[in-house]
Amino acid sequence: MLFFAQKVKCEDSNECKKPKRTKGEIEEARQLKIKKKEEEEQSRWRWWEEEKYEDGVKWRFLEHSGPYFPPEYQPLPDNVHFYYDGKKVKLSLAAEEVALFFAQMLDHEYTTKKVFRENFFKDWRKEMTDAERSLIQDLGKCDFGEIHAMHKAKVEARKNMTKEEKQALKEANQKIVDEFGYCLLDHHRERIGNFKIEPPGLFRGRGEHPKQGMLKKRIQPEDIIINCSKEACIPVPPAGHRWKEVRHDNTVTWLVSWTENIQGSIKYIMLNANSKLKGEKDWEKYEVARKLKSCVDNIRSQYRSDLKSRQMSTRQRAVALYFIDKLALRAGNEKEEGETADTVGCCSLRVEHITLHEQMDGKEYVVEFDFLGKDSIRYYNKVPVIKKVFKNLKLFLENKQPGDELFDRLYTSMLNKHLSSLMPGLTAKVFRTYNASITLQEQIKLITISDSVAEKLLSYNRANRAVAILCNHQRAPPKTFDQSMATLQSKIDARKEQLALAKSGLKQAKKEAKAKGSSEFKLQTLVERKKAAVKRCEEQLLKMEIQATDREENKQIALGTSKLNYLDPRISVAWCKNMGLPVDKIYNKSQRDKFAWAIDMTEVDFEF
DNA sequence: ACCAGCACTTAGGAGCGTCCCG
DNA sequence: CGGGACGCTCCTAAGTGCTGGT
Repeated sequence: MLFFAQKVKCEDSNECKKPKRTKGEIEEARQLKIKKKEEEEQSRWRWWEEEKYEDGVKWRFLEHSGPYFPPEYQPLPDNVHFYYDGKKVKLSLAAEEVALFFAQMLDHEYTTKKVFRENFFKDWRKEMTDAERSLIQDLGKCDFGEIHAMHKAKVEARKNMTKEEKQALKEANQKIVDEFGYCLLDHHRERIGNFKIEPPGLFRGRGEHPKQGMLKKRIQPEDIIINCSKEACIPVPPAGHRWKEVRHDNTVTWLVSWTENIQGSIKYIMLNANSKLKGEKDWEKYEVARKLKSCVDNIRSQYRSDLKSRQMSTRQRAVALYFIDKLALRAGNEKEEGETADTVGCCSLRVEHITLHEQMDGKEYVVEFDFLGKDSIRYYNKVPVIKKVFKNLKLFLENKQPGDELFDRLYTSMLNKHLSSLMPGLTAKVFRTYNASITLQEQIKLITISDSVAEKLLSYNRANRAVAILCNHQRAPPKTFDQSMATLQSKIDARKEQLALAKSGLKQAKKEAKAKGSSEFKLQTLVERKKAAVKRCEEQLLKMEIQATDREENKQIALGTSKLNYLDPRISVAWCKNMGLPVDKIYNKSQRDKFAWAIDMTEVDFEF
């Protein structure tokens, strides 16, 4: 417990820096924060110490305030106009609202794309009156300039709000969170993840999405299904409205749902990641992955021998499993053509996505992958594979066109059915979790306890990064990346100069001390001071150099996704305990909340 | 036995608040 | 104390995988 008390102090550092406070006030504030922390700790639901519910039951009591709706559309002021073909046109309310959606996005690349413009224009015309529709026939003749300018001015004004205005806004938002942001679940107050209904707007798909630009309609209370206990107070719909349905289904975790008009899929309001419902599921996920650890050797030898099967579908399954295991590819469910961007996973790979090289870069049997995966993120990799896999791939490619399926006799459902027969609960995605977590554990085992804190954290981040690379978690390089790297480098250079200066100063002082005899007290302390200065300088330089390395290596890699979804938090918590580091060196507040179960239960000797 | 529908996890980017430096 | 960099939260799209109805 002492271990965590330390951490409380660290978080208060900003309180301590405020200079004008008296010592007493600082102490008071500190105590208050510690007290708040303790209270939070006290009120935290330690669900992981409780017995689990019977299968399928997610809760026994559920009460909430329903969803929070976005504000109604505010018509344009009279001095802001829309022009068609150079002439002022006063639009109907519905058409005007949709025009504003487009005008707001004019600075975005989306609005230059053909598909986006066409989809938008088609849906916009549906919102127009007959008269508007017969007039407005060409998007190119539409002038949204004034509306766009108005929007930009609004954004600017929001930025320039006074402190008081910002404070008032913050308080108003807090009030909304207080009212709608929490629910009561089995006697415990739990935070809701997304309690706000998604506002209307233009659909922004990722990649080359065929539906980009379509109108995402405003959700009405009449579209909403409420889920809560029979005994609970049913949330009140906005005045003059009613819910589509109120149901009492305790086999699901959602509080509110509605059907979205772009894909026709269902959207949900669910609990926050720090809730029991989410936490328990997360814990379970890692337990399944740990179970895989104990039988992965058998499974591997099985799929290796399946590579020789007489059955084509078995051989395809074996190769797919080899990829999923070795490369942490996603399963790759079939997708409806024309409904989404053209992306693939393992089972849906096409001939055009791989190239075989008998020899490449001095290696034998290399498979070159190049395809768009989830979120249209490119997966590019050149991987040496075992001969049997290579020969099989060659066979699968025979007599096929680029657009044909590589694994034409394989579906994720078959694959998962097979996997679950090998181990209960085993599916394709478990391999990602397993390989991610085991990689982290192996890598951070190599970190030496005698390293400095900064070095330990760099090594930890590197291990995290290895996982992110495995899972292909990318990000767009920050817009200011090159510039901020240059700034950091010049700081490093400046520090180097300073260090050289400090060193020569120390030398000088030593010389003088020697000349005048070591008995001279003043000179001795001067030497000591200079020594300390050199040391401090060296430490700061090292820290900056580590930071530079870390940042450079992280340019296009996103660490958050693997940290949040793939790495068993108990591995990291145990490592922190071993290294004598507080967990908040690696987890921020919301991550600590999400992983509270792991932080609480993990012992030093935890093994994934 | 199949598959559409449903429930839930995983994902990157936008935007906002905070911190740090000059 | 103003401005830029950065980290965090919010947002919602895009996956996975199960199931229940036919």
